Amino acid sequence: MDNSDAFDLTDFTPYLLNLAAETSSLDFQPNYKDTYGMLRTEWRVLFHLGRYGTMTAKDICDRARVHKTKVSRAVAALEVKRFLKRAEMTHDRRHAMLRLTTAGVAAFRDLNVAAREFDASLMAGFSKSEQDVLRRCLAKIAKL
Amino acid sequence: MDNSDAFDLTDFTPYLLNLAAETSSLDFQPNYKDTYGMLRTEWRVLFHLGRYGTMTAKDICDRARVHKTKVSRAVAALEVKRFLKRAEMTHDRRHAMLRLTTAGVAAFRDLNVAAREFDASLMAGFSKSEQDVLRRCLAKIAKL
DNA sequence: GAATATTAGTTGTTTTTGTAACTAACAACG
DNA sequence: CGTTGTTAGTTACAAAAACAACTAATATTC
Repeated sequence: MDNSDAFDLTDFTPYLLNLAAETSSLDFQPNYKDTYGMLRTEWRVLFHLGRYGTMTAKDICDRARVHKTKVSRAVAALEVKRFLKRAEMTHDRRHAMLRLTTAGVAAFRDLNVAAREFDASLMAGFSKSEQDVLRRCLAKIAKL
Repeated sequence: MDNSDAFDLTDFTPYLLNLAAETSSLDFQPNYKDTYGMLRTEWRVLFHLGRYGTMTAKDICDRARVHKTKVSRAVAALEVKRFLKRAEMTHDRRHAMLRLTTAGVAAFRDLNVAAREFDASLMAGFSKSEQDVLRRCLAKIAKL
């Protein structure tokens, strides 16, 4: 029954990618989940606002490649947790500028450090050139 | 507000990995979804049985790193679709051997070809050595 | 400037996943 | 043997994601 001419499961790049993505995401998860009670999308939104400054939900959708319903719910959750505030724009009341609160900025700083350290340890086993190759390949596959 | 000393979102490997994994998985998805009405886990289970021959659900859990509830549901779904049969083992009736039906084997063969082609086109832009680096890095990150 | 189309964002409903508790079969130990 | 423990697998319930329909505000077009 087994097909020896077939390639192995680990030869299928999307499978390998999913495995690596799941593993690394799960390992990092405690950082935002345990301490701040955040979900992954919330952490991404926070990261965006912390790193790139104030912007609208739409901007986050476009930049982070997250669907607007997910962003909408993440923003609502972050607002409840007092990590961000909305400021309606006077000239176009459809969208609101999102801005991190002091607590939001503090959480971002903390998580940013954790993310940096996590990334460093994840890359520790690879040479600089391997890291470059990995990064370029992933960016291309992700169509960035 | 923006933190210029912070590293970029795309410098955070787990994020890049997720983006690449999502993108490639979504692009391949039509192959098993549209034609065979399968979910991702079902496709993985089918792949396993097709590639490595008959085995129990537990074996699939261990080899494919999928939780037993997901495998259980995938197996049930594949059975309804007549892609596999269960054969109870006489000496230990707890687990059942899973075996693809003729239709299951046909689907596997078809999807295996599609997967191989998909992978080839995904890797087309990279040199052989880049592909090797990518594969090794992913395997290590995935703790394979 | 009324009718229509677009855009930003939300809400509601359905799928899918994740977690935990459960059943059934076997194993091991006294 | 019978009590306890372990293993394979299922089921039930809760959390999260995907998808579609909706509201409100602005743009556009005639």
